[in-house]
Amino acid sequence: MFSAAMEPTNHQIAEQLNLMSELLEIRGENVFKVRAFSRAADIISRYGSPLAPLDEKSLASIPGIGKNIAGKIREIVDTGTFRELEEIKSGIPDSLIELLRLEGIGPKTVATLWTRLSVESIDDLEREARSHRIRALRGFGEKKEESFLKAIAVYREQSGRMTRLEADAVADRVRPAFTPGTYEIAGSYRRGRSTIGDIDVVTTEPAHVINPRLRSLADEVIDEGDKRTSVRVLGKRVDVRFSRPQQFGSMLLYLTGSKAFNIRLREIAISKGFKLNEYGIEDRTAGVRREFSSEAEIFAFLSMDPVVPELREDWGEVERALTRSLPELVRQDAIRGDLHVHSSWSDGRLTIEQLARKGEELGYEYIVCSDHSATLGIAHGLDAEAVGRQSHEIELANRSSSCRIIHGIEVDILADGTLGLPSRTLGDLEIVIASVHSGFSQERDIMTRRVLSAVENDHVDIIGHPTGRILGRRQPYAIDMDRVIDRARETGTALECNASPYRLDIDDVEIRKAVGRGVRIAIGTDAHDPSEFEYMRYGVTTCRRGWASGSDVLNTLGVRDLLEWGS
DNA sequence: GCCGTTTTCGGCCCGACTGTTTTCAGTCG
Repeated sequence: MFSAAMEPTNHQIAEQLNLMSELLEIRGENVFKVRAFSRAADIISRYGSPLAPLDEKSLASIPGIGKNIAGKIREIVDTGTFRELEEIKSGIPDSLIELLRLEGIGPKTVATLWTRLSVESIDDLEREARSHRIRALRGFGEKKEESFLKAIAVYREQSGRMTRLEADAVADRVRPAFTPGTYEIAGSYRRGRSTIGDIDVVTTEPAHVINPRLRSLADEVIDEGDKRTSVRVLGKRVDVRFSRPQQFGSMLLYLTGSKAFNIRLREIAISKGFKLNEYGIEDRTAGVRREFSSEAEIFAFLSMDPVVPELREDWGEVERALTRSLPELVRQDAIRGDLHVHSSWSDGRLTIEQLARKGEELGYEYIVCSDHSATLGIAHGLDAEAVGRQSHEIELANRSSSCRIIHGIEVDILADGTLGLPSRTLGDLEIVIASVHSGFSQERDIMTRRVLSAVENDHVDIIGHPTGRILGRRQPYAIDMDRVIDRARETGTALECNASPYRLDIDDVEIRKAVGRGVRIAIGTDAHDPSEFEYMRYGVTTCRRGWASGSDVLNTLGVRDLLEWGS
């Protein structure tokens, strides 16, 4: 939560509206009203600029937000909450919301359990299920009791969304069930999200072939059918949809999502007199169904440009596709170098010489060697004297390498906003990345000013992993990214998209905000080990999700232009 | 609650699977 004196972030506003949606759902309110709140929350959490300063009229002009919700947003900004939310909260225990997180339990079930058995929490539910008091309710039976207990166990064991690496591990476990070339992994995995909830697969092989294979390699079969089968692997859900080859495009489109994108596309279809589903497109009057073996045919049929999976979030891409004005996104093959790697001079594994070889192998024009500075006991950080010695070694390596090692540093932004190396030393370096590695719990305004002083430092070229998040382990620190972005534009400082799958920092939402305001993005793998250079693809995907074009991304510059930019 | 080149009222994406029912409600994606 936030103090009354401080303006709420879009994320905080969205959380309240989302809570409202869930409470209304438990109360059995009109599903469209429920959806309106949930949709508004979704839109707000991805909205490019802060809503807090906007008046009611401007808020209501945002698609998906009407007069009513606009008023509630103003209330949140002014008072920290809104009256209607407080009223409904006072009648429903907080702990009921958590019950909604259990697999197979939705608002109707929660309401029934609560009103009939006074179940208010997961612990209550477990007790009632174990003592077989649930099967006494109409519509509930033995199987439901078992599935509730199972859902509780899964919930307690699960640690939420997967990193890209964990998702790859789950995907690799199920791939052997499918014949190469006959399937595709869809869902948020295909859209390139920085974290993945579950794995979705579309296959053209029939269920009677695939189901036995899935059964043998899965840890658990959740449900099994001719059209869809769900299993659990490594504690994560894997959904498989079976499709005829001539309908593969429709099924892939449907299962890739996002949900919001699918809804938008189906609305477009309706407006043209069609019904769109995972089997094809039907003429609403004639009832004739057209089938599509590829997604491209569907987009063409709807008279829109094809939308790449990374953009499918209902974030304005549908309108742009209809007017054939989608942006040209940055591509992996336009990347000419890695802007953040570590060598054995600090905590990396490769020597300078080996970095150069690695860069040649990857076809890079350059690699920025950016070891840690020697502050705060970070493993083997470099002091001013070591930077000088490292410079000689880099010079030597560059004599015999087609990949130029650029002499950089990842210097600490200290708690007071000063940098971990003297100005003279930083002036000798070709590229300076400044990052926060300590004091994560500083108050928002202090942290923001701390990072701003690095942005304003003449020597600093790039702000490293700007929010400091570690996926699944550490929340982003409190920072006003809007102020950072605005100041970065004024000073020509780039923001990093740290491509490590444990970070992906900054993420799509901030990238779109930054490039929309003319701030360059620097993709760095932060590689400490030769295997980590391939993280570049995660960074490129994240930038594409943030609507970044080639010219928005520093890595597309040639070595000469990059050095000129950095000087 | 939101929205409107048919509409300011009456719509709101669409289908699969389970468990509990005897034809469907609830949940999920």
